[in-house]
Amino acid sequence: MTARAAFGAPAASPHATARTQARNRHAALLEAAAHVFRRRGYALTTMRDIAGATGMTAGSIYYHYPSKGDLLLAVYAEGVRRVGEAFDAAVARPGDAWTRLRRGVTAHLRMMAGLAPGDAPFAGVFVQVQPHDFPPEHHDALIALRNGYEAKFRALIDALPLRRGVDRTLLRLQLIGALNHVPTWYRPGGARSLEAIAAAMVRSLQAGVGPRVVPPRGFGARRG
Amino acid sequence: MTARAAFGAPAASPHATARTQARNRHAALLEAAAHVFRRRGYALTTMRDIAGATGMTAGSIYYHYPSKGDLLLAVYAEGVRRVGEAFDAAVARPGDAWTRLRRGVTAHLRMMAGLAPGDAPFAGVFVQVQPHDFPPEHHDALIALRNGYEAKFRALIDALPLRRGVDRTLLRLQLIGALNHVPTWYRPGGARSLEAIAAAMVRSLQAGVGPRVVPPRGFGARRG
Amino acid sequence: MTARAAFGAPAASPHATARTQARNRHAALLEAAAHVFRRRGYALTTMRDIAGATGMTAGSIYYHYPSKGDLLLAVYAEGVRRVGEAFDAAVARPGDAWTRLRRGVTAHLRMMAGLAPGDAPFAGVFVQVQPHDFPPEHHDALIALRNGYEAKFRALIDALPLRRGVDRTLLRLQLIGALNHVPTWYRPGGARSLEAIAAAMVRSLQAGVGPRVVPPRGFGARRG
Amino acid sequence: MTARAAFGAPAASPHATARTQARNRHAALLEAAAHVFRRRGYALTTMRDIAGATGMTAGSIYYHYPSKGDLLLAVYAEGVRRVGEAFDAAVARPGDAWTRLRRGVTAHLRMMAGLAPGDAPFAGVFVQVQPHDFPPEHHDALIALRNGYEAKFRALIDALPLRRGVDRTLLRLQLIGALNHVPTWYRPGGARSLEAIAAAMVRSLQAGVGPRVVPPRGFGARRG
DNA sequence: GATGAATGAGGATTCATTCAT
DNA sequence: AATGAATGAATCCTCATTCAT
Repeated sequence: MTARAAFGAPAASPHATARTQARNRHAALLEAAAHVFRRRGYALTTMRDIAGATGMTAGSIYYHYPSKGDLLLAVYAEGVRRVGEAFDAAVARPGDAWTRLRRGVTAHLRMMAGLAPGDAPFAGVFVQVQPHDFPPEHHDALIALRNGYEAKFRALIDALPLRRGVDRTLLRLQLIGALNHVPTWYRPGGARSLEAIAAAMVRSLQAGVGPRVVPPRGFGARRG
Repeated sequence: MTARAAFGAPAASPHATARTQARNRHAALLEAAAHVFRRRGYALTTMRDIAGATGMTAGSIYYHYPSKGDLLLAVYAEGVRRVGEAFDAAVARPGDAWTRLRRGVTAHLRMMAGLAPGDAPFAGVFVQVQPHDFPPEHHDALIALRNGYEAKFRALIDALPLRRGVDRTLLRLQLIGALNHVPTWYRPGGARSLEAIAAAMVRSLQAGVGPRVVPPRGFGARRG
Repeated sequence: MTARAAFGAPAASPHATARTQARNRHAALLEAAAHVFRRRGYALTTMRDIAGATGMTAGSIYYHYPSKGDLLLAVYAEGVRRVGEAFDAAVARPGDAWTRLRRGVTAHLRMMAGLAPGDAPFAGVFVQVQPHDFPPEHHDALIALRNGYEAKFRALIDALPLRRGVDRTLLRLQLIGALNHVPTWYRPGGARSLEAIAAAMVRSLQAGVGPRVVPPRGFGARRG
Repeated sequence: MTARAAFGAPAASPHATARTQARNRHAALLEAAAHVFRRRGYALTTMRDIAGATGMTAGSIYYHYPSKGDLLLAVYAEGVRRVGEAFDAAVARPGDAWTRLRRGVTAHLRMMAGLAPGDAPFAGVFVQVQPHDFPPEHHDALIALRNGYEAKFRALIDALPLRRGVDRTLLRLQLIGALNHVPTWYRPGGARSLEAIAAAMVRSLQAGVGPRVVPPRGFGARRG
């Protein structure tokens, strides 16, 4: 009746036919918002920017979302949902833990870069927008969403066979940091493909990049 | 009409007697700005916030800096200068390349966290503020500063003995991403010290965290 | 295109079968509007508030009334109609003029307070909403309605036996002012009933509240 | 430094001379606000209206008052202060209680009407603006101010010699209601002067307007 | 009769910035 | 060097109103 749920999918529409157009409007709004937020960040994006990108007027957005913050939250949530889905799909196929991690990281990076076909840069927003650009009343929601996604990484990392004494939490944070940084410097069509980046990063964590340590002759494992 | 010191050193003060005090005022302003930008980011910080933190009026800031963007730029530059200095000092002492990298990373993290004694969080700003929160006319200056600092990392990483075929640029970006992420989750007094974090991160890159590879039985060389 | 009943009775419904229901809808809308206007005043009431209170959508109201101003006008008119009716009934029974005034005032106050059984606070709106909260194009209509009601007071007051030289118009305005103020401070269930208030007010006008003047024995009139 | 106290007089100015102009600006703003609020009421008055009436821009008002509500509150408070002062002065001169009441009422009405020489209609606002037109967060402040003023009436009415059993509170409310209504119908230059209105109202309360009561026993009837 | 969606004209408010003193 | 006052453009948001369905 008034504004829509700020979160997740729009309310189910009574008449599927008459609604297609309406639903598209809503989807179009969300996509436009994703694009603009992704490019300009939260603070520098105005409601008119978004409205203009949708072919709406600024006031109309408020029919769908009660505030700019809620709109970003919806975009963010959609981003989380989509990356999560892509991540799950990538990881689902059988394989050893390191392989699955590499696949997950690849999927993650592709979503960040908006390379999935027909995809608006929802995931990009999810990575680009830092909580502290943000209206405080949404902080918790944001962090909850982010944590929900990061839990997928945790699960994967927990499954990794690791050397004794390795701090898995730190490993996760280190990996996520490196991944979040990628959109900063990655240029599509550049020297490295996302697959290559993913593979190299995972490999470097798995086996290191230092010169192969020659086991000092003899036998038996030793720890680093 | 008014002195403009958009960058780097403050303008020379007209009267020699007042110079010391002036410089102090100026320094106080810069520090206050660092604190506020660090906490709230660029967009959410108002000139009045900064002025209030210095005991000045918003209008007064404009005697020292021609705009908000220039003020942040000065803070950022000061951040870069200080981290750079700390980094250089840490790296200067003799040691093998991996050790020096670990020391550099440690110094970097300590500056980020504002742990250097008596330090305003200049370095924190340098990491917290993303270029795209920022007025476009300063983008290049910002990026130049950042690149200047990152060159120190490059130098160190170029000195690293690495396995054949490792992409040093990617390695650097991976490391910097991981480091920039630390302020997001690091809590002073928590389980991990910054030194431990630095050591673990560098070690993981050097030797990996995967289980020790069993040399394939037999002897002799193995592939890169 | 749409039926317009700006004033007074609702538009005749097209289909006879639906008429009853239509009239109910319409009445419900008017009552809801009365409630909301009464509580929040004209300016602070939104069409959505009213719609929400009826279970309608804001847009739907426009089928019944062409504008917010017209809706209030209808509520106001209904208020006038109802108070007028109650007033007339109260005053119709035989009695001397002061008694009839007291009855009229009592009826007026009960309507204001919405104490008539099953009554929406139409009359409350009539007193609460001041013309100058109001779109200018309705001013005259509003004032005409108000004057129509106040004429009933005038008639009653004209019938009052009064001391020579008393300004009847001023008396009426004084009484109406006092009455309009009652909703401001009256609390149902408080120390004074509306009947008591009415009686006390009328009595104070009739005989004054000053100490009884003892006519100084002897002869000759004297003034209060 | 930021915005002024929302209430009462502006902060004392350090330099009396340099400030005269500034103080005048502030006073001019307050007066302009009084005029506009008085004419249009709270809701229909825009900040631009007020700014325009002062020769300021809308934004500038916020240097002096943090919000529209606070501005009205200041006007209201000034109104209360001024009426209170005038009332006190009128009542201070010696005289019997009814005489003093009449003088107080006269003063009150003159302030309402803005007849005091050189006076902006602060008092008019105080009477015209009803609490429920108003942002809820200021309700209590408003009511406290109003009560503060009404206490002066209470004191005067408590001093009145009254017939046994008269409800003094009700009497006060009745009188205040009648007085508040005056600005609604009073036209300067009309048939009744404010003094005459005041005198008639007080006299009617003191001695009533009904025909002189015939003292039961004894003789010597007198006319109605 | 009713609704969902959209509009667009404002409205209050914020804030970097200017400038006379 | 600093400040108080003011500016004005821009921003988020509100809300009466419209209209196709």
